[in-house]
Amino acid sequence: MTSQVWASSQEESAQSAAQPRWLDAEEQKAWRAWLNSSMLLADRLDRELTREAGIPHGYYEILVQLSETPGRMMRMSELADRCLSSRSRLSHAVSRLEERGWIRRQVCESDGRGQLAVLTDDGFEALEAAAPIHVEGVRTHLFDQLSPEQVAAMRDIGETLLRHLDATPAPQH
Amino acid sequence: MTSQVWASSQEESAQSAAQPRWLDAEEQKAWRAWLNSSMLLADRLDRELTREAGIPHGYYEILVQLSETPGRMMRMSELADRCLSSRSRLSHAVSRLEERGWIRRQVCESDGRGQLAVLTDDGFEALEAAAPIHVEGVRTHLFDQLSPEQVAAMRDIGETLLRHLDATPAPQH
DNA sequence: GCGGAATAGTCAAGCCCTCAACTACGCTGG
DNA sequence: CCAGCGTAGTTGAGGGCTTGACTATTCCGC
Repeated sequence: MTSQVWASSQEESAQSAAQPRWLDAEEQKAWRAWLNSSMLLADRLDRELTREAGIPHGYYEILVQLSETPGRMMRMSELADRCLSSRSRLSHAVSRLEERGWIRRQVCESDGRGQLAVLTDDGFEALEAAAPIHVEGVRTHLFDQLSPEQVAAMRDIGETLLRHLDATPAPQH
Repeated sequence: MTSQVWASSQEESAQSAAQPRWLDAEEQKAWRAWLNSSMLLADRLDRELTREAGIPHGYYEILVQLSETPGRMMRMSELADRCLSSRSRLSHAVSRLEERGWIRRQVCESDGRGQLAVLTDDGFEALEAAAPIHVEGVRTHLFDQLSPEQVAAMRDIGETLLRHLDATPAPQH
């Protein structure tokens, strides 16, 4: 509580760059609770999945998206969007999954620039093996901890934030 | 919605490894809204801070923790815990902040094994410059979007999850 | 149909993080 | 008082991610 940089002029309520709209103590607690819990939960789930199934959560996400698609294939760009991933990152990740034999690339017939990522049978089996581990983690660390009201609020908050973030242009990806 | 791996035996409610407790459609939506919103928000704040202040959010976190401490210094381990960071990661990060002249290391007198990370005046100035940018991002992308009730619920959910995660032993860090 | 702009995807360099040693110091029991 | 163990922190190797440049293809206007 000593020498906080925002302890200067707390009584302001001006706009943006002029006078920062500092967070009060309650807001800080809310923000930290949200940030820390989301970081720790994501980290925990990723570690458990990596340890017990040998699949990092990011890779798991890719497999899930492909498995839910007709033909179990998808354009690289769309896959990147759905996985909240940059194209470069997805390209690297798919290369590594290709080495594991879980995905193969296929040129897109309707667009010569495009590539399709296709989930292989081996990839589907790997996903089937990993899914119970992941879902158990989400149950244990999330749904088992929250009341139905909290779950509803969590969804509501998440969707509210997503609407804003989707509508606001990020510098780039 | 095609060929989902968890479409097999939905009617079970047995325990853990035996029969997975799959998520129903509502739970999936809640989970994805929470996961995606927290990932996107963290990413957005990190990018804005990096772009406009030249400080990644992880480094900012370190500076904040030190600035709030009497003497603006802290043991490496405690700093790592507060930043939700591994010791190795913090050690690397402090080395890089040392190169920027924002932190210096100092041996701990009461424990010859220990090191203190000390925030320099330059580091404090860098934090002062970055803080308004960060707080404006948190306002814009979080608090401006949510009602007071949503903020209260967010904090409640976050604290509930943190209690569980802190109480549950993670394999290791 | 042709030239320029936009789009799809990949690649390389550099940074950051993780994992697993490793050093150094402190603590405790015999 | 020292052997062994636990703790604090660092380091290096290896791999993932980001940025920005690059190639290939398609779209669009004239």
